[in-house]
Amino acid sequence: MSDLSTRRSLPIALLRARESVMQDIRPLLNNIGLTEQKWRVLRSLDESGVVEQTAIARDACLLLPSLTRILQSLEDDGLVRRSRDLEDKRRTLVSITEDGQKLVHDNLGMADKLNADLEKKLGRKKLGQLLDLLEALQDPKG
Amino acid sequence: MSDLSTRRSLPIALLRARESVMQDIRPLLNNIGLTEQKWRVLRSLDESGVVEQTAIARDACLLLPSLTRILQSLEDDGLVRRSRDLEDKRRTLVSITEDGQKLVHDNLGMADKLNADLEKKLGRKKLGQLLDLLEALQDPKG
DNA sequence: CCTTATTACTTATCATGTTAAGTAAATTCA
DNA sequence: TGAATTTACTTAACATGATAAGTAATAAGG
Repeated sequence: MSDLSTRRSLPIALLRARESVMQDIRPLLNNIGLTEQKWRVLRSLDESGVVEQTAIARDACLLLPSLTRILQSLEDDGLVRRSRDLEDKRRTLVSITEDGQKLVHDNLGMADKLNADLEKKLGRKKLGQLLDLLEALQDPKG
Repeated sequence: MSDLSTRRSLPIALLRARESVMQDIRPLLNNIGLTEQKWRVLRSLDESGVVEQTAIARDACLLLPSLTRILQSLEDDGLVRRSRDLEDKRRTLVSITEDGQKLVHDNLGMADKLNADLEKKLGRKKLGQLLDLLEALQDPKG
């Protein structure tokens, strides 16, 4: 059980909650040679198509320096492709390769199952409430 | 606004929520020369007294390898003290120094204010709900 | 007792987080 | 139009996260 003093601190509560959820997920991802972050990037690309890095960073909740390294690694593994945007040469456009797509699609079922387990554990209603509250936390200004 | 596909994913929602909360806190801690993790360790020690490292890790939500490095650094800065437990020589007992206590106490007000701001922003009731749901997530078994 | 776990760390290695600084391209504006 | 900003990254440096392996000390079993 957690110490009383930290149990009601939101930053730590969020950390513990995330830690608890990720404990089940990480080993599964490691089995397919991906980190949690790489998986988020690939899923985002699989859904978004061709996008610039800033958009990926926002979507996958990563800082740009981390994303730079991750994309280099994914590119080395042949899972993503990068090219300069000709309309705006500051931008790099990124897309997922067929290998990347296959990797994502082969494992989406696992992700769905984990989500279903979660819903079963906490209850559909509570899970929805939780997601709503988490979203409310991020609303601009407070 | 976040991509629709990731908005309802709990792991990412937790990440975003935490990110949003920490954005206000990190710069303040950096001003007093502490990382978020070091602050958690010092607060824990300030409240717990003399404790072994495993207990600190649990309380501050850190892995032992990280804690090892952090305590070395805090010890170098004279903020904590370590000694071998004579009853069980595997254990290291850690306590906060007077300098460490002063640093914590001088900044507890800041922490309280941030918490009050949060309560004001989200509402006391919703904040309580959120903390309850986060705790429920970690309950053993699901 | 003595061997075999188990516990409480530490060390090592690699990936990511975080901040700051750097770079090139586009935009703003006097 | 040309200097000053801003944007979209990249690089660097250091701290932490995560997994695996190593070490010393205690506990368990036979």
